[in-house]
Amino acid sequence: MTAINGGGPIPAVARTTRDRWIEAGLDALARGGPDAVRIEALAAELGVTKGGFYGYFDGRPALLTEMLDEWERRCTKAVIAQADAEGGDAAERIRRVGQLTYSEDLHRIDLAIRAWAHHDPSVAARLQRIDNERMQFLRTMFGTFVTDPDEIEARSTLMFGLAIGRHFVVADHPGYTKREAIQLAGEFLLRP
Amino acid sequence: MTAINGGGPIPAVARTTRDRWIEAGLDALARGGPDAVRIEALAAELGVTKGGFYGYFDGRPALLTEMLDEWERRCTKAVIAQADAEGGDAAERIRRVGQLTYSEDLHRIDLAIRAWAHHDPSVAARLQRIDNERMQFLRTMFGTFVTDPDEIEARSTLMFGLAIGRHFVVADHPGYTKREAIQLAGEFLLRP
DNA sequence: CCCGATCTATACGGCACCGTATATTTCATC
DNA sequence: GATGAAATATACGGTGCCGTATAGATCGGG
Repeated sequence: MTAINGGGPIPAVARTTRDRWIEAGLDALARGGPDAVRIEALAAELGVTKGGFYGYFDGRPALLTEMLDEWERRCTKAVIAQADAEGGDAAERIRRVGQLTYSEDLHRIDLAIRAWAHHDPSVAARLQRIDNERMQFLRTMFGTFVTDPDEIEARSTLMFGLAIGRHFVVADHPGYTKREAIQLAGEFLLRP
Repeated sequence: MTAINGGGPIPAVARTTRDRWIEAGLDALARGGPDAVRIEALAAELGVTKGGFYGYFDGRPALLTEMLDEWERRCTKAVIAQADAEGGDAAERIRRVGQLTYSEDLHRIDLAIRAWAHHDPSVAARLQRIDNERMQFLRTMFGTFVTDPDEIEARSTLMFGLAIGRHFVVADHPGYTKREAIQLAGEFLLRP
């Protein structure tokens, strides 16, 4: 869609191109799921033909694997960045998890991968690692003002369920905007 | 996978066959998403060729539409059945929403459709109708023991998010089974 | 027992995609 | 500026699927 290459001649040693395939793949994944990741379609989007693809990757499955690698890398980086963000108390840090931990792009990829995981165990295994990290963070944060372990687990589970579920639930909230309703739900979990 | 036709000769007036295509389609949808709904694959699964398909349906999109119709019918029927189930207090009825409102089959279809809705507005519109019904039920139930409207909305949103999100989150719950963790979360929302 | 209606199998052309092979372009270096 | 390595374009065969056309099978009713 967007002409990534500005129209200039492509240098013979275009080492960025490998990453571009992955980037385009993640883009297609976010928009249409794993089945939308088609080599020739990505090539058209990149303004090239698939000729060079097989010099970089050992076929379509290899691209999918490397896409997941890249996604995993970004997620863990995002988790660390957010954990290191030293702003405010636990409640404030939890709020960030649900709202802007992910860039919009990364969020769409995340949702596509969650659906993907339903019929691909290897993807599910990767997702599990990521989710465990996030849940652990939530438990730690809730642990700063909740003592009962059961309640920590309950609140963490609910917060994570809200963060993910809100993207898969399309109900209206009469009298509220969607944002307001999510906010009310989040604050309900954060009250002492 | 399962031989639906027991092996006997198929009567010339096999009026059930139409429903079988839809059923097989929903099955494929549940297992692999909308892209897995392929006419020839369904035919093989049904033990026939695609020859008869185009006598029943006006192409693949028509099948997808009718699959959604059927799903919508089942969902509303399930909602009504569950609303009419006259057992117990509000809390008890809410518990049923999260746990056994859907048969396992219907639940898998539900999840596939939620992912599908992300890149198909018409599917999203249908899903919205279903979700609104469920949310309204939750609001009514929570309204029996919660007075603050904001809190009703918060609890309903969280309960729905939990019901859906739990299928898209694959985190472990150290010290708890997944079932226990979900249960703790649900009960947290149900306490006065 | 034959007949027509109805469902099904087979055959076909077309399309989109995969992966490979080979030619062509582009640039860094000498 | 010629040369060779690297990236890309082009061309090809193969596969899986769609949708259509046509022939064959199966049954109820005359």
